[in-house]
Amino acid sequence: MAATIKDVAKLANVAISTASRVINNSGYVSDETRARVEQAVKELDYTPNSIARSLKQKSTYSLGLVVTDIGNPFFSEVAQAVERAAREQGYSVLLVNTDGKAEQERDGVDLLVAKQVDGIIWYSPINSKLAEELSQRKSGPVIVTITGRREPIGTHTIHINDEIGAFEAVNHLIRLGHTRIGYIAEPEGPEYPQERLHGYLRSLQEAKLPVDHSLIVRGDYQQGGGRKAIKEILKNRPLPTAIFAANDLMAVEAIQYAREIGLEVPQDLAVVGFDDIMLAGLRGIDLTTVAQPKYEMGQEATKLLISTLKKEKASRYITLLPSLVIRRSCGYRLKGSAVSW
Amino acid sequence: MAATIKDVAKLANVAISTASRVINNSGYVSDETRARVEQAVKELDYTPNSIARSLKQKSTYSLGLVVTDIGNPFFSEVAQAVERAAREQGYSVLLVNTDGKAEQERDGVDLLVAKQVDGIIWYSPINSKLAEELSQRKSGPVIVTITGRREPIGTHTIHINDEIGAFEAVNHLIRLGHTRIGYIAEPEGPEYPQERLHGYLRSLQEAKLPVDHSLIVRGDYQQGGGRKAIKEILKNRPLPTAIFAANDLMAVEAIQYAREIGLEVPQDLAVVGFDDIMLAGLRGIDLTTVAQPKYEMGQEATKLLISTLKKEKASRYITLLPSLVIRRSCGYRLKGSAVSW
DNA sequence: TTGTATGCGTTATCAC
DNA sequence: GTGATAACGCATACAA
Repeated sequence: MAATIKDVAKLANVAISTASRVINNSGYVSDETRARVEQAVKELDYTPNSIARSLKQKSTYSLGLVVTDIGNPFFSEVAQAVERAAREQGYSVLLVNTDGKAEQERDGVDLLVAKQVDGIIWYSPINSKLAEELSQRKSGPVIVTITGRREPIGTHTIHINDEIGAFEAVNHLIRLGHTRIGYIAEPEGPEYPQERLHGYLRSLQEAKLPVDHSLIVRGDYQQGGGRKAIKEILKNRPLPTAIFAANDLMAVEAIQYAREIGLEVPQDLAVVGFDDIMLAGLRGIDLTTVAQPKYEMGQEATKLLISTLKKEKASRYITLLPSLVIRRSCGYRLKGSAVSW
Repeated sequence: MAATIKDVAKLANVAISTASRVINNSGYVSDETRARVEQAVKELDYTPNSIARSLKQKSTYSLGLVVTDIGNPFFSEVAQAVERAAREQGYSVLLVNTDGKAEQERDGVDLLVAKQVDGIIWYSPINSKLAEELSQRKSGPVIVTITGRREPIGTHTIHINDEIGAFEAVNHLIRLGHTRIGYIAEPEGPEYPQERLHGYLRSLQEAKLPVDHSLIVRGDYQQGGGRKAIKEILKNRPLPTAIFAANDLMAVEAIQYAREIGLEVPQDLAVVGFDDIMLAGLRGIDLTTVAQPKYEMGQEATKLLISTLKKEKASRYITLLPSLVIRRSCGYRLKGSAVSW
């Protein structure tokens, strides 16, 4: 059996409370007994049982991270930031993967609640009523949601302004002279924010360009989905000269497919994605894209969560802006000449 | 405050122990009182406090996952498999990122021990003495290491036979007719397994090819490192006609650099990587590589860990074989003609 | 400065 | 069938 504080106390010939004091650096303790206790700790290789400590103090110093798909490089970069920020503050993180399924989400969150996490960073609020309700509770974990929706989910949310991101992306294409711009869209349904679609539409509207609904095809955010969608879009005549995709994974597939059928990117087809995953920056891909501040998102969410736990004042609603990263997949218009790069 | 079993018992007018019985389905309980208790549970929205349960039962049903870099797609795919396998068995997973630093590793593992995880999946045994020692302990978490080293680390290990993987990769290049094959190697130092280097050397030996040490340059497994290494290697004359890299990230950079300076891949320079991260399979990259069975690795490690916890008999040393995935970055030799693809 | 005693929410071992 | 009660390992209010 692992040593307990009792063993330490016995070996050092002091009461448990005294041992506890030196271990936690709390209250008065003479140098002499402190030394004895420290010696005993060393000898027994004692590590405090934080389960017992948690039970007593009603704080586990751990937080849950709920994501759609940790295997996806986008989420894993956010997770990295969360883990780091948490560790720096002495918290550990329990990982829950939802695979985008409401049932797994519910079970996962239940588990986190049972495990008494102090807080949850929720980047997959599929069932937003659940999140809403949980964060309303007076007891239980503090909930911080990360979302592209404009309306906050729960009481503490990190909002990424997807609408503006999409708007800027499409504006960029319009400034380059494109007028027929296809959109590989986010999936339909209440569990998916539709802000990127809104941004796309607003951009066309403000430029007084017509909206051709057959140029908008729903994707699934997954590998394989971009390919299906672009095929559908390219059935239209005249062909669109540009494509905006709701995420990079689908955008990259669109580029690949276009090249397979003999279209040059960006000369024949300009492509802009969303997310800025590592892949987007590689030579040979060079995808222009709306960069989400992944590291910041994870970091800000964690900071907000922990400062709330510590009851420091902290903003409850933080908006982060994505930014357009221009690479070679959309070319640029030289004055008086054709689109090139 | 959240409801406790005490509240449930009170509301249902039974003793705590009775409430506990129905909640855990243990021991005899009349249908009538069972119903009353269940009603109370529902009414109070009671969730058992698993911290208290853990303290009593000395089992937390959670396990630690220690990785070098969760932001790296390679590790995140392994993590995904671990999370899934764990959840399916009722375990949750605590994530620890080491950033490849021995100190963070030690702190992280200490934390996991303090949090009383039942087991640790350790895919970053930088300090293998630490792992060795921890897994020797009679008490404390069960340790399962994942490693490319031939010698087991600790008592339970998932071994990926990197040596054979590298051997096969280089053999493939040799069969294609290459005789000057550069190697962007794993970093030096005791914390890095050198099995890939061994495989590379053995392959040359068995083919009776000379080993030119100026064609072997250490990389760092990171972004940026592949570029530096390939530059170094390409200073040699005559130029090598093929490059093997210890991971895909570096291999991809090698391809990029080669193209920048006007070398065609694979015609002028064949390239083979190691890992098979998602990126490798993309059109435009098409990297031939040694595929690590990422999903299997995570799954097998988790299974081994949990079955050990349940004291079922289970193999303590599992070897997994990587497999060569042939894509376009190394070309192929047509009989009687030049290397092409 | 140190020790005693209580309780955190459970489970499990007893009696009844 | 059911109900007291001890214990898990620790922190802490209070006494000494």
